[in-house]
Amino acid sequence: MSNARPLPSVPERPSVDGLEAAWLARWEDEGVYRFNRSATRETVFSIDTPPPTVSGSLHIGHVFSYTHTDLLARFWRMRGRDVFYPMGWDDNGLPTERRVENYFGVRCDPSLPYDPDFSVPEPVAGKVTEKRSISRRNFVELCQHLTTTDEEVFKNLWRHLGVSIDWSLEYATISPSTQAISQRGFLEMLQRGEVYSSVAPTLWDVDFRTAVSQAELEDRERPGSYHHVAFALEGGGTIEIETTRPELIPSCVAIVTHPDDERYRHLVGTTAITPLFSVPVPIVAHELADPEKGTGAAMVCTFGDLTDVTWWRELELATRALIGRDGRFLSADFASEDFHSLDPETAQTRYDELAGKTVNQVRATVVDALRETGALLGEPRAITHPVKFYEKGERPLEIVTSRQWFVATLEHRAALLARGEELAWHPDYMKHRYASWVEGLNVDWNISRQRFFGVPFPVWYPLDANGVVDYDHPITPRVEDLPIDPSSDTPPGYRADQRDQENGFVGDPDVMDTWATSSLSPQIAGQWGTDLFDRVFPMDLRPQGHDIIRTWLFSTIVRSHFQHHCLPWAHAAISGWILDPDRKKMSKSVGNVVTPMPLLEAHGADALRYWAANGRPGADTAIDEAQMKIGRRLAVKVLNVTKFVLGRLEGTTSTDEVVEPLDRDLLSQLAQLVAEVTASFEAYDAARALERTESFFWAFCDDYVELVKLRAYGEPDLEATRSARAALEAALSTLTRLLAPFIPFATEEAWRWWHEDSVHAAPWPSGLEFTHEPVEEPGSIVTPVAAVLEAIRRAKSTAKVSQRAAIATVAITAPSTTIAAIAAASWDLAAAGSVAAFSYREGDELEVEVELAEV
RNA sequence: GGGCGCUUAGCUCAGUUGGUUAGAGCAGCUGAUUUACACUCAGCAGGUCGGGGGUUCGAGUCCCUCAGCGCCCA
Repeated sequence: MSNARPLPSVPERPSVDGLEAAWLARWEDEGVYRFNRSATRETVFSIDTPPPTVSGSLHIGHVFSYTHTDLLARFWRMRGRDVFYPMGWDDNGLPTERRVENYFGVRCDPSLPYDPDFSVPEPVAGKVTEKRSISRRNFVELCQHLTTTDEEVFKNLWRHLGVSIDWSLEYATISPSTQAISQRGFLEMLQRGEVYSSVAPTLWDVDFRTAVSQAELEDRERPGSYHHVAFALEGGGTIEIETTRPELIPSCVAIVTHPDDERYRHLVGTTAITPLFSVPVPIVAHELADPEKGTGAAMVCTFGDLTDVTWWRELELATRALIGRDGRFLSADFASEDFHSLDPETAQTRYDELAGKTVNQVRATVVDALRETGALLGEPRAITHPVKFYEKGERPLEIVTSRQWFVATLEHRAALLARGEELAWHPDYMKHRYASWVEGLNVDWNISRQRFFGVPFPVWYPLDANGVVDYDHPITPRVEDLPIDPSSDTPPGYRADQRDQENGFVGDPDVMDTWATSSLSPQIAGQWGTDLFDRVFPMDLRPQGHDIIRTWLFSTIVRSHFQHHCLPWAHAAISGWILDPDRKKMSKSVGNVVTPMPLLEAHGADALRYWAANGRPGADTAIDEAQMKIGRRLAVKVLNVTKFVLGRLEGTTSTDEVVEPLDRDLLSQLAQLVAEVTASFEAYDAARALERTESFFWAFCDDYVELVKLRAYGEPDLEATRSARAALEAALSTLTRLLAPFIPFATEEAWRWWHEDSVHAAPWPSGLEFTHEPVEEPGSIVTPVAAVLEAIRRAKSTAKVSQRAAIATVAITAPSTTIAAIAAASWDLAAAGSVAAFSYREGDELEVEVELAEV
């Protein structure tokens, strides 16, 4: 290996401070991270990183996971791949709406007309009591305004951290081009029959007044009560059930028991009568009825929970929907076909008392009535049980029946599971998260949201002569017209004044779920529909946290599976959680969330990256400022050792000149290191790559450099001098490049002292660059020589004298080959340890006796 | 209830397919002192590898079991 290089220019006192500002600007100017737009798929390494939601706050977790991604990006770039590393912002959706509502003190009222003179209000301080109502379009404009400002704050962090993103590829999930892609994706699914609209059970948040998908659910432990209730049997006698939701008795449609339950087998197929309302309901059998739970018989309602939905669907039960979108009970006719109560008059009187009331009010009234009529057996028994909530909501979810768009995931469950197997997971065990989620799916993916700041469904519906909406024949736009907004755009073949008129049309009022768009991040980032897409898709890598496996990772696989019949990426690298310094999970409610900027300013980007890079794939990692300080020290050391080595170099060297056994062995060991570090990176284990490189680097500085220090100062024509210099140069070059992904600022600074071009565009070391004659067994020389050096140091340290103190003799006992190795390096040892004389004796094991010189 | 992961020095973590006397960094202690580097260097000390059982010539590593912590799914 030889280096053509400019004369080194090294500052008097190198420092890591201020490197970020200098190099960020220069990288941008030089386009170091710019994607080669003419690259073809074989040479590309493409990364689909989940765009963060800028409405959230910056979190140290962002530093952690995006550093992991960047390490891989930098490695593959140096390996010669054309790295496609775009970045986007996920702005659409509820989090942004809420932030805008609170920040500006406004609320969206879609019935209001657009106000073209509306100006951006001043941010409100503190809690808002009265929110100002504004039109949908004004509201959306405010959302766009605020996210644009928020994006700058986020972008500043990634840049400061040195994430090697190509910023010319920046995208946002609410931009017109994204909306066009999202709408096209929807229309193609519609064409293939993968989405359908239907009036169906829908998870509903009564406060947000919007549908919620299964992925947005979370269980929370809540107090409740088991109510033991008797239902009369048609043929006489009773059957007893236990329920936590007695208020749903009016919407009861069946009683279910386990098919193997001996207690009830004879009743299956017969009919029970609901208490209070006297509605006949069938007694049915289903595997999901738990004989251990309560009495073993359960009431099925429309709908108490998702199991009710399963029973309703699989057992083809009746529908008696009574809870409205506002969480209050709707009116109902108990004499009608839907109920045909055996005592409609009493039932109606009882129910009229309930209509219009909230769930809690109805429960109290029903329990009282049950008690009065004797249907309640014993008193309610207090329990704690998991209740389903919208992850951002405050009241338990209800299941209402409404018209929504669904993606048909359930029928493709087996294929989606197979996709999970096909994907390479890092770490591998994370694939279980995906599998158990897919196995547990029990409703199709609801993508309708009754909100505002999102991508509209690109469909209209015809109205018939009576003004009734025909949902079965949606009108779709031409692809070239996308993006469209059905609330303001007119469908092909209609006039604008036919909106909401008989024989006219109506626009779909909803927007798509955030995930319905962000599940297309490979298509958005890759500019689906242009030639770029085929150059980068399917992507190589999806890095992300394990908390979004069921949402982002899953939905992205669904879309790619449908649209392209393949995985969206070959590899998924899953980051762990960030824990606070006391190893507690960070959360807003605990108040232990750490923001990254102060740490970044205190320790520097390289230091934070070093800390992050030490986190093993998938492993939870605690914030550790001590670790950041070590990273900073490493960065400083790189500058200093580079300064030292460059001070020894005159002209260029070649590894052909590496002839001294010690030097040859160093390079042989280094070639081994390169192989190991490369393998670790290829296995997506950057932490291991760092650990190996770092420990080699420190040993290089503390032992090898100390040993050859004086020899490298020798006469430039001497073979031994040239050997040391060539080995130092090759080692420095190699180690700097191995460290470059981890500490990009310090390595770049040091590298540019003696190179024209960026270290980040330099080729990754291969080990094949070394042209010296390799030693047979790497380490066979360096290791015993280092052991002798250690013994010399120990003797001086024990004697509490300076490391520069003179040594009279070093007596070495060792096998003959070891003696040969040490003897060959005796000049270096003598120089490094101030040793006057060596003596050698053959023996089985290496023993070193050190005799200090008389003072 | 089903599943996954973790438990190694005071702390944070390595420890590949079983193979000498279990490693590193930090912290601690003892020293060195104009050095490429005080954001330095050297040395020392510190561990029944969560408990128990098994397989093996040999177990931190493989098997069984128990416990604790964390997470996922239901």
